[in-house]
Amino acid sequence: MDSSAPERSAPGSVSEFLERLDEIQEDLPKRLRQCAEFTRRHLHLIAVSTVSDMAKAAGVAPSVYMRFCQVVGFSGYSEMQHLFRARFAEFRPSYQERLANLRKVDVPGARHLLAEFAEAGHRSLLSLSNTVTSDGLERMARGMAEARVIHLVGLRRAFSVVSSMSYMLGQLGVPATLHFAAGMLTDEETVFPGDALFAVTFAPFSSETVRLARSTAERDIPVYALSDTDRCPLGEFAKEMLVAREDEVAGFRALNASITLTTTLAVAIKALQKRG
Amino acid sequence: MDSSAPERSAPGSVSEFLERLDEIQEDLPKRLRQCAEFTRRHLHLIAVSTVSDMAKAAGVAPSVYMRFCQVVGFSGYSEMQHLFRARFAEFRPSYQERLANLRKVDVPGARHLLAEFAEAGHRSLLSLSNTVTSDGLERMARGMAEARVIHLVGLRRAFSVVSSMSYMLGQLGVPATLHFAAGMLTDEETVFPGDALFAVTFAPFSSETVRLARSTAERDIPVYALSDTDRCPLGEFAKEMLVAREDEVAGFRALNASITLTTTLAVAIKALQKRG
DNA sequence: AACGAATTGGAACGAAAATTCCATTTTTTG
DNA sequence: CAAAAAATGGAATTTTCGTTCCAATTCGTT
Repeated sequence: MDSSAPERSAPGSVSEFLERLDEIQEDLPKRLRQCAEFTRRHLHLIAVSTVSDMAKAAGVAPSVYMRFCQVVGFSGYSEMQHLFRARFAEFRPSYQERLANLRKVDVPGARHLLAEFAEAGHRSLLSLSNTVTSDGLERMARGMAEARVIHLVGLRRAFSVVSSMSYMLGQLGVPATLHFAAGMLTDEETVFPGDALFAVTFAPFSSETVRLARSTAERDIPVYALSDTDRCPLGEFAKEMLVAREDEVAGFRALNASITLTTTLAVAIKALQKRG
Repeated sequence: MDSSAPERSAPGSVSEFLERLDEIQEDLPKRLRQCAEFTRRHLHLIAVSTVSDMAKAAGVAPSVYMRFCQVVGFSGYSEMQHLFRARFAEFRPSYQERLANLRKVDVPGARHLLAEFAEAGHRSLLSLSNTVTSDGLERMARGMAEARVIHLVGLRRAFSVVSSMSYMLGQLGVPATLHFAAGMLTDEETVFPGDALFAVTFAPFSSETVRLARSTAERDIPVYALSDTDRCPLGEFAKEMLVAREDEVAGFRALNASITLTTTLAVAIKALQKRG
């Protein structure tokens, strides 16, 4: 018999990890709960830190943090870290290939599919926290806060991103214009010096978005960009560019990282405007 | 004296790193250029990989990748990795600390805001997985898969949700129509028996969306709903309704749960159509 | 207050990773 | 075409990190 610990198996996903934390956090001794609380608030650090780093940051001894990993169900820190090191497929399969992948998933069942996308969402958020620099985001928010009017452009998959941002900025009372059909002559005519352009495009990049952004930058109006890779043409002339990578399921990507980032940006812009 | 290498100091930022890469990449021997090219395209991997990982992925021996780090100006891989890990060393204060520091300058900083929204995203996704029932999602996907045309409607905050779904369904080859200005007479005229309506509205509910959904349901055309609470008027007549609750930060909500759910739904619908 | 059990943190151990070294191969140059 | 220089990849070395162990401490109980 099993005298002390229930000894359950290791969490196999970020969701499971968080649930396990909920289960045990209550009846954990002081130091271990300290680990749990810190870890919960700094999930993204696990991937890029050593045990000693995490332990020091949480305010406990390395051996205690080690035990924390085991209490959660892992064999040790390494195993836990492995779960948080998301990898992102770099090649982009065509839609035909994606559909083929989809077929391979044997009777996925909608519930299973949802769990997959939720997990991908967790990983996207982790990656976002680890790639967006404090300065880059801050500078972008500051630059956009100074604009008289913020112009938003994004087509295809990026359209939902800018449209949600457009709604938020509107609610916050920040002057913003959503451009529906980038590439039309009328677009250029509405963007004036003193304004700023926020352009979003994901690979394969939308030529209309890039064209409008480029011509705007050439007129010395600041362009701020968001993409899913650093190899984005917008990077050539944008004043700042942020990258939000989305983890994928069978080749399909939800917009968790992008939406989270733009929501943050909108609130940050408003916060900056309020004080001056 | 320094016989061989020019020995410049190490890049202190990612931008400097990339500039240095531009400078030297041209006149680098084959294998080293291979490292440079791979690294440039996979910057995000550095923080979470070992030298051997990077070397293997780049197709060179570990010692070569090692030398690459030195050619760029670092003392070794560790120093280079440090640059890519050091950017998120900031820790957020816990709630206790935050309350204690409340009177001090309340400058959240964009990075903190992002961390808050990322955390809210994690919670939203967790709650989504826990509240959406397998059957509900499955029935909804099945019902919508049978429709000749799927009509999408959602205004304000819900618009980004349906617009992203519209794009995905389009890519998947599932006939769908996005209704931009719900409430107009023309909307009703385009929804026929055999079709289905997917309506999204969050509290406070958009009367236009509800009106179109109700009149559609009254014509015995199936209505599928998504909201952020079960007390949503759509629930009265929708054939199925899903609830995606979003965690908020200072009163603001990102759309993680909703977007994840609708992305799942779109893929599930396509998967069902393919086999039936 | 005293005992026992649980928890903690430091130090020791073992594993894995980073780094260097050197023999071999490739490229350049006279 | 040969010799020298440079580059490469595998093996050896060193350092760092993950993990375990155990003595000291704290906590709960009687």
